[in-house]
Amino acid sequence: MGDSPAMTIGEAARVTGVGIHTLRYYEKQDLLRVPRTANGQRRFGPSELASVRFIAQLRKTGMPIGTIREYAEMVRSGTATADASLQLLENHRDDVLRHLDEQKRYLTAIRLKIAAYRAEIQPDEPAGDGAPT
Amino acid sequence: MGDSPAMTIGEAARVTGVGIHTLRYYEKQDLLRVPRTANGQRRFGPSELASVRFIAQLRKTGMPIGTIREYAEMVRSGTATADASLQLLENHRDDVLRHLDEQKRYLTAIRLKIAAYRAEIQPDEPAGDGAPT
DNA sequence: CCTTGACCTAGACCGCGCTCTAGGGTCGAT
DNA sequence: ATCGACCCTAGAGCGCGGTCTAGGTCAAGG
Repeated sequence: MGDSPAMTIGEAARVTGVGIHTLRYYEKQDLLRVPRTANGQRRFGPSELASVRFIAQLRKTGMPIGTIREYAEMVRSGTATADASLQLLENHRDDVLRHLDEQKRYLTAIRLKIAAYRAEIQPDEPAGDGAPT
Repeated sequence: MGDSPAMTIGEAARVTGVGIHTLRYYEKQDLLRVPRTANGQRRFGPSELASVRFIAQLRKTGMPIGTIREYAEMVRSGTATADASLQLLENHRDDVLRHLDEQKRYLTAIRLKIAAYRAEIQPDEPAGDGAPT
């Protein structure tokens, strides 16, 4: 049990946290290729699990399905397109970086709003709970 | 021209970057109340513009429409619910903070992947372009 | 007078990313 | 042999957040 080298889709869902339906969907979208047993059941080995986990990360950082598919295709075609896939990943890193900066800016704006708000509704300043401002 | 104290929806869209359809949609969703001229046209004054801009920030930091509506309602009901609206904003600040941390973690994972990839496809190390790794 | 352009409403439609259903197969234990 | 827990496919449905269309009003300029 655990990462033994060929899990069913249910086990893969449990260990990756991705959801059976979603795993099948990702395969149908060609983000992922999963080997089958003689009677057609999917078997997730370590490399498939690694793919799933990486795809999940790309998704959580906002990469659209279509772009992940492009990436997956390039990775599959091997060294011929290695530069391109690296490039894609670097672009995504930069996107994430920009997103982070943007979020930080919004965060300070929200904090200012909170501070203004607080000042407005209770001009005196009790101790507070130590939470970040 | 610019922020003169009552712009049409088109002008408001231009200066806030929000889009006419979206502005109307936000109003319909009750995130926003906009005064009208005698013949029914919306007029965005400075305070409406400020609302729009803040709503846009909340959206960009991932707050769902429904939550923004709650916030707007509390703000409208004035001091009676000031604590609650402040609370909501603070919760959101914490959500954004968590999101930021998460994204940072994913970012380092992506960077690792890039580094591994690079090592794999070109074991020698030319100068590079000075971009962040 | 009539065109042009910007505005109005109600409501249809869309893209994305899942998420679930229907209908069916397989396998191991009782 | 039949039950239960799993698996399969194809395709429908959903939640969200817009985005657009149709059909109409109004005001200014030529």
